[in-house]
Amino acid sequence: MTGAMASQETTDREWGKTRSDKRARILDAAITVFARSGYHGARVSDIAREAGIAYGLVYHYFRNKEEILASAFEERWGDFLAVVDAIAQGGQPARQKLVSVAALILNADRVRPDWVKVLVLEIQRSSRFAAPEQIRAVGRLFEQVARIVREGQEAGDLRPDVDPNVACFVFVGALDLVITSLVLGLTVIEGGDAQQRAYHDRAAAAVVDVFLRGMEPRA
Amino acid sequence: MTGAMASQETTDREWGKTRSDKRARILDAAITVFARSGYHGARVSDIAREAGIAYGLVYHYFRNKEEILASAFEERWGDFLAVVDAIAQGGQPARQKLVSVAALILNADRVRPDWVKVLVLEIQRSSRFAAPEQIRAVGRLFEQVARIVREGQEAGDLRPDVDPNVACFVFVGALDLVITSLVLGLTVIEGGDAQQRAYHDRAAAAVVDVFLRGMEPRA
Amino acid sequence: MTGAMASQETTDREWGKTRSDKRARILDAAITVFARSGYHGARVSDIAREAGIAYGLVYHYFRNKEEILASAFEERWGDFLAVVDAIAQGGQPARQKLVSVAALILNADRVRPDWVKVLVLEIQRSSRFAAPEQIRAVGRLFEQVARIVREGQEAGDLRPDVDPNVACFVFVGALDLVITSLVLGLTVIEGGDAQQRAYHDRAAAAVVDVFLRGMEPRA
Amino acid sequence: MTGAMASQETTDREWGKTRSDKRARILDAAITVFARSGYHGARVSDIAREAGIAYGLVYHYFRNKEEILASAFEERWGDFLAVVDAIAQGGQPARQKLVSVAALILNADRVRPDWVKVLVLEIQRSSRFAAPEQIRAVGRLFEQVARIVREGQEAGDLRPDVDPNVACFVFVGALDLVITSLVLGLTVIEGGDAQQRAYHDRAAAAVVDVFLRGMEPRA
DNA sequence: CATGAATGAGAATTCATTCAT
DNA sequence: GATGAATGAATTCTCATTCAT
Repeated sequence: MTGAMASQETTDREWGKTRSDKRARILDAAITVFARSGYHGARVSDIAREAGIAYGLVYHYFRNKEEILASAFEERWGDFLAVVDAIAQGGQPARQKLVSVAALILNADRVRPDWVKVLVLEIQRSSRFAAPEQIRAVGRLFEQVARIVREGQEAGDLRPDVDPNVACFVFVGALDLVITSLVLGLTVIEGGDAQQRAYHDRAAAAVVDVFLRGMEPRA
Repeated sequence: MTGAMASQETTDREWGKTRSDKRARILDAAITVFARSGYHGARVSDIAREAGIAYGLVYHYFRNKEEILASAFEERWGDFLAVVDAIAQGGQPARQKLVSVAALILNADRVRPDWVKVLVLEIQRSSRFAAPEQIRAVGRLFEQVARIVREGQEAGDLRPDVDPNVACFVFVGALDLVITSLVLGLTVIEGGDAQQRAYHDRAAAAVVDVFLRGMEPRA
Repeated sequence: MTGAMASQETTDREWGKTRSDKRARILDAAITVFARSGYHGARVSDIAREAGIAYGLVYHYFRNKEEILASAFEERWGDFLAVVDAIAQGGQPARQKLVSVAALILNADRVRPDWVKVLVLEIQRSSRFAAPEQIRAVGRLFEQVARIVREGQEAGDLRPDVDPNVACFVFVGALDLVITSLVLGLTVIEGGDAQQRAYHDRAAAAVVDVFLRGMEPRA
Repeated sequence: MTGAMASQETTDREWGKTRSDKRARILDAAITVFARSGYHGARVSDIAREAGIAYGLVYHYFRNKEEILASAFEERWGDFLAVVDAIAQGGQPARQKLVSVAALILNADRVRPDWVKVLVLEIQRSSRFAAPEQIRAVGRLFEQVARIVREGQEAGDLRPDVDPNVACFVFVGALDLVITSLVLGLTVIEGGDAQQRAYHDRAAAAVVDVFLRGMEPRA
């Protein structure tokens, strides 16, 4: 989600637009349009217009509409996963890692709501027909979180009697639904960016807190 | 999800098909087809063929394709919500209510995976364009769960320092992702029905347990 | 080319248009348009307009454009072959059979130039990509003519020292080129229908004559 | 078909590719691709790739796709016609000339099946829309053959009572169909090059023989 | 000359919805 | 109620041709 978006074959001449530049513009435009209209509601012509390029050029860079979504997913999700990987491999205690992941996910929604919308809502749609790679890519997120859990269990920071995968689903599912409720407008945050940030931070903290300490009062 | 499927105007004459019978067949067929191909991928003709009726007859019972999905959602989801309502209004302690809700959701997936698939995956899709009633309907589930949480807090069974809505998102989100991982095939359960039931029961128990007692080891 | 065009599933109700009626109209329109513009130059919308029906109805009866051509070929060519079969199986001497075949082919061009144009010019086009059935269908014409030759040889009416297949190619090829030269406008016949008919008859007679007696003067 | 391929403005500098060299490569590539995919099925990019040159360069040498076909036709057909001209103007008897023409045509198919395929099948296609020059060019072949016939008639070698044009159609049509049956795979010759050559030679001889002496047994 | 990115008109095909029987 | 033929707007994808570098 952060991280340099690796440009595939940029020659990076100083005078201007390169191959991958247009490609990236198409991808950005596509995410915007997908987020606005949904995958099936998005017309290729919309994407072209949003990108400010000619219609047919889209097909110069992508075989078809499906490949646009797949590429967008692959690259953005790749960036996102890289950050999760970095967090998972860090030396911090499990609790801190989980806070970081939660903050990453929830903040991503604040900074790039389009991307999150598409990653969260649109991918499932196509993935059931198409690429199992995409499903596997989603699976990689779970693996990283499950790994954080497992290492936390081994370090004695987390209960060892819960399947790491189930724990992972609880954690990610909780975050996912918090986001979805925001995306779908079930939760409405009034106020400006500051208020939104505050809500996200509080939500992240609360999710981690419930996940770690549970809802039952401690003696 | 359980409960009688409310037939609107069944006359139940002994000699054969009645209005609501055909209507129900269309709805069942639609869910099957939506689950198989997704809402946009499903053709009205597919639904008609699956229901074993003539093409145009669908339009006697439903104004359009969207209404088919809406009706399927409304009726099936209504059945489901009725059960959740009953659980929420019962006199049991919060923990027991949550176990019941978790078991209800996870078992629904085992008994009627098609329905769950559609409810979980397809509704989000169309809901952003179409009926806000559907969103509100989903919201009613959250309300019930939040109510269970709130009453648990008032009864001293649950920590009072967590927003019931956030707690609700954590709980439902966790269940949702467990289901989704099953639906998407991220989690594969080998063995027969008994094994599946066992997995679901364990998962339900684990989700509730993590939700209530947290992942941090207690002293 | 003559003969009743077998209507596939006509129910023949007295009040009007039946399924196969529309189908036949599309086929007729297609042949007209193909003859005018060529297969690739013909738009499906042209065919629909020529047939006086809605655009999409074409796709009710035919899977795609290619299938229209294939069907047109199959049915018209089938009619044509039936007549050739009848000639070949008749009890006349080979010479008479060949005159009949030549007259059939050349007259077909006079009566239904569109059909001949399409059969002669357009089929080769697609046949190289698509249906080997079409190639085999053309082959059946050759088989019938070769059979006439073979039986003529066995009856002592024709020289036995020439491969019947080669003889068949000479005969059909000769007729084909006469037609093609008419279709392409290399040969222009002035005057009305009577003149055209006269030319065709003379050409048919001449082709058979050359085929049978050769160009070398007889002692 | 044999003969030097007339290069328009060859400079033949020793250091490498010249204008006409690239041009010729495009033409060769085009024929290969036309033969493989048909005129309409051939993309300009296919031709460029086959020729091993850049996409847009094709448009330096040819105004458009049609002109590529026209040029290929013109130049290759021109070479072919030159040979036919030479044969027609020779001092041999008609029979010998016809044998030469038949051998020329059939052997061309053996040596350069691509060229023949395109000349035979593709030209008709475009000729009805495009250049009447091409039709006239095809007409020139007929003229030469008709001339051979006419001079044979005048010399007393051939029957005078047959229209030279009809005789010409019989002869060329026969050859054309022998070729077409080879091109379409209706006639399959097993064995290697030697067998093919033998078949062609026999076929050429047989066609001429039938054309000259007819199929009826002589007393 | 050479390159290949950019353009956009054009065509096939799909499919929800209507309607005559 | 039941049927499925008929409609046509909407959209994706193709590909010849142009043009900036």
